[in-house]
Amino acid sequence: MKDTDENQTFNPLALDNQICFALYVCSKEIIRKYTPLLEPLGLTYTAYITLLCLWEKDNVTVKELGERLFLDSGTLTPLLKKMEGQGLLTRTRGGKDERTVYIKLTNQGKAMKEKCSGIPQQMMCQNILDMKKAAPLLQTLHQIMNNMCEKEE
Amino acid sequence: MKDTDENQTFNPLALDNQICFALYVCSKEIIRKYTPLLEPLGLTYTAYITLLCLWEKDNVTVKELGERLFLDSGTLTPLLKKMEGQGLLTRTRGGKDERTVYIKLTNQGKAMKEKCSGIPQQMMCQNILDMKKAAPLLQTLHQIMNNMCEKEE
DNA sequence: CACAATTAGATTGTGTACAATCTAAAATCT
DNA sequence: AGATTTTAGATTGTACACAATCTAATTGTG
Repeated sequence: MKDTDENQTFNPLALDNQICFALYVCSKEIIRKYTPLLEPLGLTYTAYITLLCLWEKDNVTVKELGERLFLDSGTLTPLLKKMEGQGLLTRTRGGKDERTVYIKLTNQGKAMKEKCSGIPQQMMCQNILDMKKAAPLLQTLHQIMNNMCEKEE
Repeated sequence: MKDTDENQTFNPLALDNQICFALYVCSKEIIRKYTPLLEPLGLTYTAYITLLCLWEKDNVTVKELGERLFLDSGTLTPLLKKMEGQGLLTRTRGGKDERTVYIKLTNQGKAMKEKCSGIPQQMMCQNILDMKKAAPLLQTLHQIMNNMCEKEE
């Protein structure tokens, strides 16, 4: 008997077997679905997750924000400057340590929370994923995030 | 009895509950892990997935490539031009239809497959995800990709 | 056949991302 | 205290992504 069937096991270079590519596509495409919901509010996706972060904990340093959002100063600095210009937050050099910059939501930035409150619901309606799979997916992704941080340095 | 516990069910605006954010972070961070493996070969991650795609099916149009990679001409045109400059592929205007451009691997582009053959293995070694979860994750992500295409237009 | 609509790819403009580098301000060392 | 190292953000340069627009070719329609 030939082992043709057994040879056809798993091709590690097949596009359909690439977890990273699948993550990359899903991420991009879901962000694209957010865009029309965020645009009327003058927000980009990056600005949106920054606000999510600040609504949970305000008055944080750029460093803290970067750790939580997995973004570095090269991305955050221009973003935060733009959001400051939009009146969503303030950037102030810290008291004790003159190097740190504290990010604080303005009233307008806080008020944006109500304007965004419908967005998760609107995204759910798009039936991107059946609900049963959401929790295990989230759990697996958080596990990946944790595994990756540990070996960061 | 107060219902404080029950109120604390699910906050849809919590960063840790955002599937999209988790996908976005995992995607970015895993791509970052690919970078040091690809850089010695002169490849970026986008070039790498383009090659994965072409190794499976060569001599395709930019449109076909874009559909499979979920990328549009605005991203592909400069990428393919650069890869052409590297001698990995050729871009030729099609015979019947003068609008289409066919992408064909050069021998060097084909030979790159061997040089990349160790990459999946090297990525696995980083213990980004325990093996048991890989298959269900991939399956869920492909389901998301399918759900998204259906409603594309 | 002429004209409108569609299509493939290229171009332009905006917005990320991140590595690498820079600057100034701590923190650490001797 | 003075020198070295580290750290927080900012800056620079490169590489995506994608919406919107453009051009040229093809298709569809009357």
